[in-house]
Amino acid sequence: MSSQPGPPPLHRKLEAELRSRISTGRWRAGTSLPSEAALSSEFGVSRGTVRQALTSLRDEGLLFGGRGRRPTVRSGAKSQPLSTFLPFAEWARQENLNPGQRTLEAARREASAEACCALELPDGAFVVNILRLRLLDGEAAMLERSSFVLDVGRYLADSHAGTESIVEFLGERGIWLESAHHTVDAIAASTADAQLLGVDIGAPLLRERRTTYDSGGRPVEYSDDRYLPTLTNFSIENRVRGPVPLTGQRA
Amino acid sequence: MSSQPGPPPLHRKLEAELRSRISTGRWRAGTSLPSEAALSSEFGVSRGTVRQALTSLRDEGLLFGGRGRRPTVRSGAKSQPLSTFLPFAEWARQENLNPGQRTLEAARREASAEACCALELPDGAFVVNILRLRLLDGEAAMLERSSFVLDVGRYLADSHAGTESIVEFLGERGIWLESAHHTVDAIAASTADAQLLGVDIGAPLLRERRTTYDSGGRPVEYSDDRYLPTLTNFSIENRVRGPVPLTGQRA
DNA sequence: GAGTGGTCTAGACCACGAT
DNA sequence: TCGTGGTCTAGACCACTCG
Repeated sequence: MSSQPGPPPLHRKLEAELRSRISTGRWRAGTSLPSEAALSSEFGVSRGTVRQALTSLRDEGLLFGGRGRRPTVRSGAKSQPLSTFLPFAEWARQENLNPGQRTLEAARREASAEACCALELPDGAFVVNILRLRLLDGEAAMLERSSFVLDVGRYLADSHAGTESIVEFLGERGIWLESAHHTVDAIAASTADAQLLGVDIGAPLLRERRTTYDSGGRPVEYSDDRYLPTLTNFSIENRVRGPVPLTGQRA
Repeated sequence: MSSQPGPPPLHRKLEAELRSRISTGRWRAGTSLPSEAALSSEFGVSRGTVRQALTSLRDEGLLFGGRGRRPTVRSGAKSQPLSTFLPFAEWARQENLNPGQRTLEAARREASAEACCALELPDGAFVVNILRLRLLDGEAAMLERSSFVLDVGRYLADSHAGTESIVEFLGERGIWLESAHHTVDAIAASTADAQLLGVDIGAPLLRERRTTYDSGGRPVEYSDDRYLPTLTNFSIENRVRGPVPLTGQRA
């Protein structure tokens, strides 16, 4: 049986503390942070731990600066973490919007070809399909078509109705979702999409197709989510990395 | 004057070696890698260095597995890196497509309100606007509307015409682009979009708005890129991280 | 219980930016 | 020249998985 994840490690708590100093405005945009050595001694942790925390903040785009330069708060940094690809309800709350939902369908069905492929199931295997309309401040914002493998879906087929966060709901039952792969594109609203989201047929929708994996690396959910692009978008950071030639590696 | 980035560090070369063992099929999907300790001794580096390399591969979704489990090659792992948000031409080549382009306009203009905001310029400031149609195997695939701050744009206003990679072109002139922030949504094709991309007005397009920063953290480019969603999409990995309560941090 | 990865420490050297 | 962050090492302890 899986157990609860333990208490947050040191570097995660430090990360949270630093993040809050930025979001509360104690460290404003353009401010240089104390050096890594100074943070080490202030918090009584090693420099390695400080660097783990700073790396996360850099990945989120809150900080920039490199060798020889102190880490600096990016101007235009979001005061809310707004980290990429949070679950819908969490994301909504961080944006100060009120998440809501209506479950339109929850049933055991034959998996679609796409779902079979993503979930590594044989053709014609059964899954639990859940169709949910997600709301922001009471307005339709996203249509979520999820397929769960049976041994996970069986928890959802009935009693999930009122549940806001499926991730938490499953966590309480010993299933820990760990990672996800997302593919993002745009698609014209189908007849059904249009009716449920309240837009014209053919209107542009932002589509996210997602495969979620449990802690054992097994795919457990495949989902096709269609967002109204006027209400929602995705935010991503990256850093440019030069290519590494594969020259005579390993003698 | 900025100098060239030095030779790749050890952990990057190790990362490249491991990646190639996966992409060449030497380590197939489902295979468990040697333990971190074994990799340490095989390559004669410390465990910390091995972990730096493995972290990158995990972030790309090539590996999974955690405490107590050996790192394992994800099934369905792309043999090509297909890392998120590469420059267009590099991305195309990794997909075995032939990138092309036509520069439709390059001129010094007053910046749009959006560009001013992203580039942190005063209202009415001037920028160099470049409009490029990007092709895949000769077919229109993306429309790129970039605005560069003047001291970068001046390199581009004339002689860039044949340049495939603006990043490399600027690097040769001492300007190193370091990081970028992306916002992704969907939008209906405007009249101009439709004509240039060869689709109907109102057709759904995948839009990426990008702000690119140089190594000093200064925004140097703002771009609005519109992709044909049939030819292109974005691929993103993430890992679920529990929230960290901010309880009495720091005495 | 043995093996493994996650975390954390302490220290070192170097490349780079600022002065 | 000096301070800084990037890299790398060596070693330790613990939580977790697996047989």
